[in-house]
Amino acid sequence: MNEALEHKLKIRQVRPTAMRLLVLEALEKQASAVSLQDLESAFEKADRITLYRTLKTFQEKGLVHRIEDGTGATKYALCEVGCECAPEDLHVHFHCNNCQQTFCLPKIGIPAFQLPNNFSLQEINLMAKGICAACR
Amino acid sequence: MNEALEHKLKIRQVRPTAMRLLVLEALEKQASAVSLQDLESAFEKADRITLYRTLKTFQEKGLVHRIEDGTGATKYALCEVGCECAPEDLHVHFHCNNCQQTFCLPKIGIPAFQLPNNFSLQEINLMAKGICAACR
DNA sequence: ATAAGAATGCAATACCATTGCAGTCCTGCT
DNA sequence: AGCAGGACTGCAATGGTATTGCATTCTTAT
Repeated sequence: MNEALEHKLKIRQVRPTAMRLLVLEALEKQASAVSLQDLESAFEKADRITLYRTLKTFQEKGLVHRIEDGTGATKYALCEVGCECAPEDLHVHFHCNNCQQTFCLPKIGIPAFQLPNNFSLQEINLMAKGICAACR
Repeated sequence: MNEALEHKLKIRQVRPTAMRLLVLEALEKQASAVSLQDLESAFEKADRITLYRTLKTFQEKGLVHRIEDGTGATKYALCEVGCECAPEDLHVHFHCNNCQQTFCLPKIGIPAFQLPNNFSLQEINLMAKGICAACR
């Protein structure tokens, strides 16, 4: 049905099933990162496990990245075009302690810093927490 | 038994019980952050719940801070003297993807960055992941 | 010495992530 | 079009961590 969505899946070797298109569409509509529970309540008819595996597939194929915001539940957000989930691609995430939403802040790169000798960097994750603009 | 440890607890309004002194001593000996499981295997005789509540108390009183390193299990590490767990006090944590240990890197402050308008900051957490010096 | 409150230990619960398996759907090939 | 193989989906079940309830024990202040 939606050519653009199908294309996004195909170029990443993900077969565009109805379920996946729906999930992808839902992710694109969201300003904030979604948890498995969020998806589950958005699609009452779909199975929790299927949604879980859909997100896992998306993650493995580089469509979304996982965010651990410390609430206990993992959240997922769409990767930017060209995102390889390498340190230099990553950005800051902001978790609102009031509404519990987690946002990607792609315009803010993570500032560089120096690791101790012989430590090698593979991933990096900067979680900021506080109150978002909508909750003030 | 150990005056210095007792003092550390008392000045933070934590009653220095035997259990707490043992846990505090164990934390001081550790170079890396400890999980509940780590403590549990270090003190086979102690109850998991008691250790959990001990850590929770320590956290509430500002003795330790929690670290979510993305492994699913929360880890805890001693706060520095004067640490209020406010953004400017926090430092980088490093998680080794090989040995699964999580280290505090207190000498590296988190570089400042700009949040969007009307976002207010309360906490901040920078998790770096890779391979530590001992595992290379 | 005693009463109040704190700390401990056992049991039970809740929640999230993950896997196994069987049925269904899709795709490519003949 | 028919068929075989693989991918996807849904249900059930499992594992692990965090958390709470409650009764008992310990500590402290009067």
